[in-house]
Amino acid sequence: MNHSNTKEKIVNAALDFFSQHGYSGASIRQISRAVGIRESAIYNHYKSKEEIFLAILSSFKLKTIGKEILSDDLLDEVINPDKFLKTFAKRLIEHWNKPGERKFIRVLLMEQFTHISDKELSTTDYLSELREICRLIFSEMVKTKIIKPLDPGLLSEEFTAPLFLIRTEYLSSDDLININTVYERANKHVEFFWEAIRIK
Amino acid sequence: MNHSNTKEKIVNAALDFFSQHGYSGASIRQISRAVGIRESAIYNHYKSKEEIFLAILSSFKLKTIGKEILSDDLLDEVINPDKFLKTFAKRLIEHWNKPGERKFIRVLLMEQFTHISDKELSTTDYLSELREICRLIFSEMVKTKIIKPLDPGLLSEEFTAPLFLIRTEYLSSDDLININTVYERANKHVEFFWEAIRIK
DNA sequence: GTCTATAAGGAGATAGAC
DNA sequence: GTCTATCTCCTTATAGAC
Repeated sequence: MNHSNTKEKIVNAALDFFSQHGYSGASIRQISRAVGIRESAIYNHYKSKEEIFLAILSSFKLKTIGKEILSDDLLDEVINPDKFLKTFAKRLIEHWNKPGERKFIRVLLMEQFTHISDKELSTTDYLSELREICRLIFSEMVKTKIIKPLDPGLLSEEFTAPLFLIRTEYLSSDDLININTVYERANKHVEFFWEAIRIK
Repeated sequence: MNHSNTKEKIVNAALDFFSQHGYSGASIRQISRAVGIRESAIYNHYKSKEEIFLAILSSFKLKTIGKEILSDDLLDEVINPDKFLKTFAKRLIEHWNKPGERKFIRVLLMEQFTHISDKELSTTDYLSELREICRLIFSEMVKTKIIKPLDPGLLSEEFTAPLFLIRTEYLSSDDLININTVYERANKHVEFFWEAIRIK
């Protein structure tokens, strides 16, 4: 039995290096050094560099954004869409700002074109669950006539797209000062968006 | 005198490989093979791999998007904002869809976090000129009271952000079939946006 | 499960002939 | 301006001792 969890340390270190230098820019050497073992010891846990990458991918695929940011108390507030959307956007930014998520988005943006082991790694996939949730929410809002009768799919795009661009744009700098700028821009977007869809 | 333009061939091939495999995933070996010369011959034109990368960067930095998509006849149509915005968005998508531009955006997304030679390579920089142009346009529209009195900076963000996300999302597949989807999504966005800012 | 040792090849880059 | 030959270092990965 191993209680030091080397396997977990490896994927953590790998995510660090992949997100900083890209998949091919990161080496087993660096990763093993960060973990505190020799290169060869890595292969006791993963049979190749590619397998480490795939392990990271599947660990993030298991995470579901819905349960994380859509609590029951928030859903109760759909009748108050203005406040609801602001809170929803805030939680989304918070979610995307978690260190692991930041690193993963960086890897996603970097490796979406490189086809490592023919595995799909697309922004569309990454955003699909969020988009589906938003579609359902806006669909409900249209039904209850608290917003204009617009296509929920379009509304979902218009709501999420600027938020995602804001997030990715401030992803390069590691300083946490910028996070306030992110929240400000997100808030202004939600205000604009709400004015665009509300029934006056 | 060399009339076969090897230097140009090198940056072209390099852009191909960089955009497909990333900077560190592409090798001088591959590039030289694509050009049709030996590795060592590369160094007759560029003193390092990094220098090739910087040559690509500066060639794209010289390009100005304004002159390319903002013709005089289009500017005359600002009094007809609905049509103007649609044409503007269409030209923007066309511009971003040119093979060289597609490749460059891919490199931009891939290498924005890797700090090759400490050179800044950010989405913000890439979009800054476009955003400035949009700010001026919307500022003018607000002044002439054909749209609501909203912050031109915010309008610029709201107009361009979804367009850029649409573009980057369909950047992985090389098939030209998707370009119609891009145009459709862009058009729907412009319609939504126009309804949000027009004075009824 | 980690170590040392080592394989086998690819990387970027240089020297010098033509 | 391109070639062959070569250097040095780094890469992923394996074999086998402990």
